[in-house]
Amino acid sequence: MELPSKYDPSTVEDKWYAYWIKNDFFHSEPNGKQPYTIVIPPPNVTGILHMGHVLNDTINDVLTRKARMDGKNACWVPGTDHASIATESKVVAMLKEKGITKDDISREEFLKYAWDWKEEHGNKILKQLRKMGASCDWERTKFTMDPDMTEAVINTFVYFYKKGFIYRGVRMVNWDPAGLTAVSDEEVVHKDTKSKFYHLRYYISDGQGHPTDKYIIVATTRPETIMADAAVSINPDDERYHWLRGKKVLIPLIDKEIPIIEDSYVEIGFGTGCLKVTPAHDVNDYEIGLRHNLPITDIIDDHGKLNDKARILVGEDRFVARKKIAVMLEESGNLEKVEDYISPVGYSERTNAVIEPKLSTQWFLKMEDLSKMALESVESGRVKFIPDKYINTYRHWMEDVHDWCISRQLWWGQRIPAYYLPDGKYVVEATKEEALAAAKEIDPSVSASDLKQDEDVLDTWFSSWLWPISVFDTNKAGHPDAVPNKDLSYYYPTNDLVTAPDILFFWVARMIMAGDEFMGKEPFSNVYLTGIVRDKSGRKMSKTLGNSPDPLDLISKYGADAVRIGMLLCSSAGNDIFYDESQIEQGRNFCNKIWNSFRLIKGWEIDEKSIQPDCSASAVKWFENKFSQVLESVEEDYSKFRISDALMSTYRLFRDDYCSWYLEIIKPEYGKGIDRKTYDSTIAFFENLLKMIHPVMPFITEELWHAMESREEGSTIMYQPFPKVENYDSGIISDFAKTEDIVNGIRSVRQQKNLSPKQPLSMIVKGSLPEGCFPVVAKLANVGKIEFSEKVGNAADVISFIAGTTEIFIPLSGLVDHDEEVAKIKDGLEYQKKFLASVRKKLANSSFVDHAPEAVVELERKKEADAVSRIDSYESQLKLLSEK
RNA sequence: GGGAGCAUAGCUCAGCUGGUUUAGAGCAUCUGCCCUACAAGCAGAGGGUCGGGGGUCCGAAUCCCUCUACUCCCACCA
Repeated sequence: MELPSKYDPSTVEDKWYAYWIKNDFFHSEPNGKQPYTIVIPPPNVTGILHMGHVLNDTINDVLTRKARMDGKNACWVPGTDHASIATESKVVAMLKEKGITKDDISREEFLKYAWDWKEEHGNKILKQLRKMGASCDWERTKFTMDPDMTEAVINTFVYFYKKGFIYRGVRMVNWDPAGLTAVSDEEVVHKDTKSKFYHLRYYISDGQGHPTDKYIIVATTRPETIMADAAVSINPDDERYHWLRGKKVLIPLIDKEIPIIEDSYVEIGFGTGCLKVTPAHDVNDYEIGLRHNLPITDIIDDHGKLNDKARILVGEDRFVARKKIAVMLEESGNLEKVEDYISPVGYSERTNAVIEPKLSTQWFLKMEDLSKMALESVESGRVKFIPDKYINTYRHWMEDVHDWCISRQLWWGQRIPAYYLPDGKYVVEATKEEALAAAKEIDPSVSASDLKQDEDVLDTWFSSWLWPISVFDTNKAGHPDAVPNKDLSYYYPTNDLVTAPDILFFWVARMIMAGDEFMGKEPFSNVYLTGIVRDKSGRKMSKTLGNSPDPLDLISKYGADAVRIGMLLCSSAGNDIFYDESQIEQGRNFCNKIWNSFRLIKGWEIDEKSIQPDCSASAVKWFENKFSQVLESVEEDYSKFRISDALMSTYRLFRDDYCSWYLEIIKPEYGKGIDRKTYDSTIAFFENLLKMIHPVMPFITEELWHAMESREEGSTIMYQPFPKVENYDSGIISDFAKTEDIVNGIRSVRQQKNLSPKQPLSMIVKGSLPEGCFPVVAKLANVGKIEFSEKVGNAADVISFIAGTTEIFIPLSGLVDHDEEVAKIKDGLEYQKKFLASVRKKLANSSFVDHAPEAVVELERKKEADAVSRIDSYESQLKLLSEK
């Protein structure tokens, strides 16, 4: 069978993925082996695969496949998140196209649409993950809104409520006027935004509600809220304004009388020193309002439009109103001036709408105790962050955490299990039946139809924080005393979590809290934080910028293995990834290299009569040792999550050591067969290399592993043991490095002198060669004749170089440029002299000799001796040349 | 405003406990090669005052201080 000269992933990948699925290779059940567990960061059910997922899930898959080959019972649990705001807004948009709004339909109808939509569009991302080769245990696929998962969430709510951790209260919350819901502090992104600073005249009232001719200037970025002002505040220490004490001012345009108050919150040096206090529309003003007992006038509705209480501009959107009121204020003479201004403005992470601080009744979870536990989990080292710099960020947050606003004014999600009695009292129970029983204790006359369930649903993260528990056992969350089921006892705690740092608080911290609370154990030991994938010029990849390639296109163009490698090559933990398609090309090229090396080996005929040549014997011996040496460092890299390093070492081992050196040495002459001994070693090496590469490149390695020989039905490389580090002799490795130096030196001479590789050379050696060196040099550098000599005859006709301390001379009669040689040798001499001087300076320093460890001093002495020897060589060569 | 991180070749990064490092890799660049595995390749070469300054030490890319640049996180300056 003739293999094509280029590897074609498209014919290979689907075949093997189907094979893996057919044989149930990804599925795990508890058994006597050591478990290795990863839960996927559940992507949004409506999401599609982007480069961030590719990075994240490739790492997840590499870790899973490596653990599997290490003999562990590996289980990677996949699933999706219902993502309440994101999904609901997609459904709302879909309905809008049909001319339907949420107001037109009931909650039940809406949810029906939502579920239909989820069935049709959801889980697409999970199918895409298969294209990447993800070895998820698909039988365990979970969705955060599966009925049993929802049950766990509700139980958790009831548990924390009864524990006294969940309360309901009126608070200033972050209102998202586009999503029409409150969002948590963590879902608000502050961005510096260009705005205007309006300086407004507030006239002093004459006491009868009429303006006097005196006024003060108040600076604000939100003139549309002046109708909601409850006071103007000055700092009590601000002498400029003491004359205002006890006075009242009039709100421009509506002439409403409001008091001057004094509060030290106001900064004397900022703005004009006069602050309009608008308790309904600003968090700080709300606090001031509480201190001074100010009335609250809420003039903005849920959609961000001015309401009746505004008295003017009723029904206008807040930003339109801002522009219009500026004109009105100018016309009325209340506008002193307008300045350009940049201020931080909060945006909703999901909808990008400007957040409106708004008073409303919401449910909160107390964070104080939970965050203390979660901080201790990390500080004690029971949970490690990779890289560990994120501990600082984490600590900072955990020490300054606010109660978690867990209610959302949405329909898509877990509905809060609070049931209201007609009198407004409420009970919290997991089911309506239990709620009724509890309600009857308050008021025996209550019937089921009197109970009204809370309209709100829970924050999405209130379900995903249970993920590492609930994917295995949906009964345990909310029931810390329950006996965990078989799966949970076996798989929990999971081992590693791979995720992006931007959800460290949203998700990672809260999973730790839930784990501590319900399991008494952290949900994972290591958190590997990947960077953000950016484009070449450093911009975050985003849909709106259009700079994010579709991973599926890349897979069909280059193959999944190439995409995986391309992403990993440039990704050290915690650093952002600068994505460039050329990295994937490099991955594709590597696939091709592996493919072609196999074609070479496959093409060899074994000649049973042929005995192993010396050069092959040394190559085999060397590669055995080299392989173990590299494997050892690869294992260390994996253990420290240095995946790109592990990959790079593997890449170089295969490309440079195996292909460029090893195969070139043992390659039989054209038309001749290969000896059995060398062939067997070569095949064994190749198989070990495939195993080593498999976690990062699952498809091509499976393909070639099967192509090597016919395997038993149902066998797979993915369950082959990862190669084990054997004892190796670093002397053999360093000897070979010297051999490489000599080969490189001769090749360099050929290059300089423009000599064809086909033209055999001879060499004269002054000094010693490592064992087995010459046969290798002879083959790779095409050296036909070797001679050992302390004296080199005709100095003018040789080109020389030094490998280690051995001098190599290549006789090239008629081709040697005398002056060039002299110059080259003088350069080398110069360099060695400088080097020697620096080493001698060190050795002459008695402090160094006295203080430095013996080994270090010994090393310097060796450097000195080598330098002396090289200088000696150069000088004798110069002498020979000058004699000419 | 507070905190953290980072700064090493054109680019992306290693360099772990200070001493085989007058600093390494991959990519890119340049030169020469279609040699019967691979031009998606082979062989060779060039490229760095380790951000600036100061300090500790026998010895600093590595530890300390300081300045500068960038990045991220947190934060209510209207």
